[in-house]
Amino acid sequence: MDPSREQAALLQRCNIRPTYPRIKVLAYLMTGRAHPTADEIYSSLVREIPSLSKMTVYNTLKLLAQAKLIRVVNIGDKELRYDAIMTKHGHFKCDSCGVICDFPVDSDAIAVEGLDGCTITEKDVLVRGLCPQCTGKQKERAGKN
Amino acid sequence: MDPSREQAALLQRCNIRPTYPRIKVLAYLMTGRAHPTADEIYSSLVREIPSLSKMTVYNTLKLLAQAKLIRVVNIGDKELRYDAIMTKHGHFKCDSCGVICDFPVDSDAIAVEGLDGCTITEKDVLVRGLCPQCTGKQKERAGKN
DNA sequence: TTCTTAATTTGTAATCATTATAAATTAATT
DNA sequence: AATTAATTTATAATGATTACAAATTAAGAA
Repeated sequence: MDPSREQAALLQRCNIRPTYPRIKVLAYLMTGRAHPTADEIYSSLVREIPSLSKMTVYNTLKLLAQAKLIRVVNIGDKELRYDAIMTKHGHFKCDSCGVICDFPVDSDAIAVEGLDGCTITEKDVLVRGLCPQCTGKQKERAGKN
Repeated sequence: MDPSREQAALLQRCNIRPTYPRIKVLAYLMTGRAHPTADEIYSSLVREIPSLSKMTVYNTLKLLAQAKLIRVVNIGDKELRYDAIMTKHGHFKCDSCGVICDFPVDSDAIAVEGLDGCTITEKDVLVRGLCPQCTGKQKERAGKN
């Protein structure tokens, strides 16, 4: 069959029954796709699984996030994005072209004085600005003025 | 009159015509209110300004944010929050009671290797977990089991 | 002041990601 | 095969935000 055994095993290990849609959603996220929205995941997978419902995608994403197999990325747009890369990293979003990219961040090194007594379960770093290409275009335009 | 002159002057300086609703929205945010939603701002101000429309609140918040008089805070909930404290700080949200608090963060000190060539306009640090009180309650409960 | 024009505010309707709900389907167990 | 529980599906509801156009207000000129 196809090599989704890895995903099935991961789900098993988290006590999530490895159904076909769940395996496919997890596999989709683990194979190079960076930060898709629920809708993008649905649209891609429905070609392969015509009966797929968007609710299943949402349910699955919630399960996977609870099991910490994936991460929910809130870039500040109205839709959430999902990410199977679980190593520590921050997210950069270009305000011009919309590209999102990861960058390494040692979140443990971020000092959070003033949160004494708090239990910290998650630390996110979000950066916005212009990607190198859009920065270049902007400079070009500025030069012409 | 009332001491909203400060807000009026701030708006003037940003080339935003200091209309009554705008002054009031800015004053609301600057007087101790931490991270209200657009709806909270509207609900409070409509008592004083019965003709106020929610659209005006949204429009004003957008203007103020563009002028960098306030900050848009996306804590990961579906509604946005707004903040007039413009010194560098991160946001902590308690996943149990929902309280949001600021903490100092030197965002310049956060290394963002891998973003060479990018123009960075904004850096946000978001922390989630349990506040001291909710941490206490959880420990108590764990002890009883 | 009065007229003219532009900016602002307002109310209503539309948008759209996500959630709620319950019926239909599938899988697991007896 | 029968029973039960879990999962998936379709449809409708929710709710923050935006779009839009009419109504109001303010600013500047005559």
